[in-house]
Amino acid sequence: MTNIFKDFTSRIQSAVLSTGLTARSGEALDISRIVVEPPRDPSHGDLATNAAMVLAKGAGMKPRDIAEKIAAALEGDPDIAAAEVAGPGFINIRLEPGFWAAFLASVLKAGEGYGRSDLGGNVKVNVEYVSANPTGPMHVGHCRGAVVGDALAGLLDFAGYDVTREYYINDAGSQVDVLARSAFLRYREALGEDIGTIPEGLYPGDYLKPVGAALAERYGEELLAMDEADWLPIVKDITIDAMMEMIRGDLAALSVHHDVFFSERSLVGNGKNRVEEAIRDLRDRDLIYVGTLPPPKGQLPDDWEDREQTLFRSTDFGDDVDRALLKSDGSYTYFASDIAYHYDKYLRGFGYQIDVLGADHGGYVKRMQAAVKAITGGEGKLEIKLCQLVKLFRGGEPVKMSKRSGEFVTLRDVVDEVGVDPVRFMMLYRKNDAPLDFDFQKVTEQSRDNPVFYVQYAHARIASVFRQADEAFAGSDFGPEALCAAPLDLLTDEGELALAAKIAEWPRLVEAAAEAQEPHRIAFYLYELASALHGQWNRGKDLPQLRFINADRSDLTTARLALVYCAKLVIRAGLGILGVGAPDEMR
RNA sequence: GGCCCCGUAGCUCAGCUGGAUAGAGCAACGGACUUCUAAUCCGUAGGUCGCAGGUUCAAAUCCUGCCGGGGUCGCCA
Repeated sequence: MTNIFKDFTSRIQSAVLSTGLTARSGEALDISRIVVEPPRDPSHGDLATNAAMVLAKGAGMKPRDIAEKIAAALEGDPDIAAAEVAGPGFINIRLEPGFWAAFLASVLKAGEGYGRSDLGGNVKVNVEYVSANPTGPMHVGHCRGAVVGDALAGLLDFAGYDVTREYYINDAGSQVDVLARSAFLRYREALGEDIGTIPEGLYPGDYLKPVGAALAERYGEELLAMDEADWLPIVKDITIDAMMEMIRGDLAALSVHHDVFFSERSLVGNGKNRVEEAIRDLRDRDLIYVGTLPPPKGQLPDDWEDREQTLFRSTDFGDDVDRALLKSDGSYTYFASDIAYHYDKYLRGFGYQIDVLGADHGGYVKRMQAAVKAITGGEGKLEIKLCQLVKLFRGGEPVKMSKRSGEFVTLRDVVDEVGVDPVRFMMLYRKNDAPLDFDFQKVTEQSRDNPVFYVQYAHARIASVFRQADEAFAGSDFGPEALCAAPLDLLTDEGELALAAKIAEWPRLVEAAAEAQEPHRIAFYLYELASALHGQWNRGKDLPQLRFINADRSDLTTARLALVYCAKLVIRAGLGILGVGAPDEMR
């Protein structure tokens, strides 16, 4: 058991049962609310539990009285040096020094797998993120969702879920027609025509020039002779492919990876029509009707008029109003095809789905969750993580962006200027529902103070210690296998034990972060762990006997190398979840 | 106006799903480099957790109402 908090929770539950305490009703006590956590103040010991306080009411006793009984029962545990009652009824537990040696040995044995959890029970989960429209290169706005989604997927994978990372390509709406027309203009330009300024409503960006050139190369003047109805599908296909090619390149630059790129157009075709299926299904459940919606409260839109619409009863599932499925021209709304898409995911075996979206989609959460609940008969679960906007600054000044003029900061610009690791870590060093100010100047200029380097430096520093150890003890073996045999009971310094305790929090943190779906917790934890490592390192300056390497003590050195090796395992695993590199040396 | 998110140290933010005396970083001040890389560390100072009620052994955390900031609001994608 490498998760000491789970381990001791069950030990304490056993201890409670052994006291023979019962509820006032005579029934057994509810021990499920008992938690074991690291105490906020290290002087309180290694572990703390609220057991007595959560049991007090049911047992009809004072918390401190119960605590005394439980503490007494715990004294029998050979790993517990002391169990003291404190404050309103906490039980503070101090562990035997030998416990940490055994714990570290189990970490070494677990190796790379330390911290992995079976929390997810191998349940299939589909994480959809990025899903930028295929109408141009990715811009910074996509950056945060991409990184958060990628890290969340990594986290859930580490916590034992069967994760599929998915990208939804919106290649069916009218926007891709606009895209095709924009590309067609560039095609004419490539054939030598003077196209003047790009008309309002079309995509003006230069990135379509190569597409136009490619079209000219391939078709010559052939397309010019066609009606739009004939050239549009051809140009559309080619342009979307080109855009996706570009986007995949952008994602690769940010080291973001997807398992599935799902095309909206593929919902219909090859003898199937998911949209119709979904609508039919909802109709069968009597969840569709034709009616009018009440106007929004407060200020009425200028052009408001009552209109009959085909509506989905999303209010039956917690939404604020019912939502339209058909446009007035009879075609499906975006919402309708999105229902079909989530339905398709469900049919592919994903009862558990997560969408990572920008905060501007906030109004979309309830209706989509309602739809998933409805169409899966309550069996499917959709969670939506909203990422707040990223505001760009340069030296304190806001960076202006205009999508219409085609002048926006691309994701590629950011990565090129700042680097992948700092970008990713910065995006993850914040809760996803808090806004984020991203200042190029700060991130680059103050890169030495950037938390990502602090964490990476800890990893590199440990690697350096091993290089030094190999020199100091030429011919010795400090490989993982050898470290398993290290005399870990020589680790008695408080800083060393504090580092071990920090390492011990890892499995607990992984599970908490996965349950909350909050990858940022990993980033903050890594910072704390790095801090514990740097702190212990520096204590060696005043007290040379505390240095990791003691040239005349190979046994002690081996034990300490084993300790920092455990820290290195965790940092590597954590940075791996975040998709950030773990270098062996800083440059 | 409805819905969603945010409000914690001068600044940027954590706060482990209700626990003990609310924590980091930056900025300020004072220290530590003949060192296993000082890209580091140690110390000092800094708070009415937006405001007011409520829930209970216990609230920054949960509930209600305000105040302030952002997002969004019938067929767009």
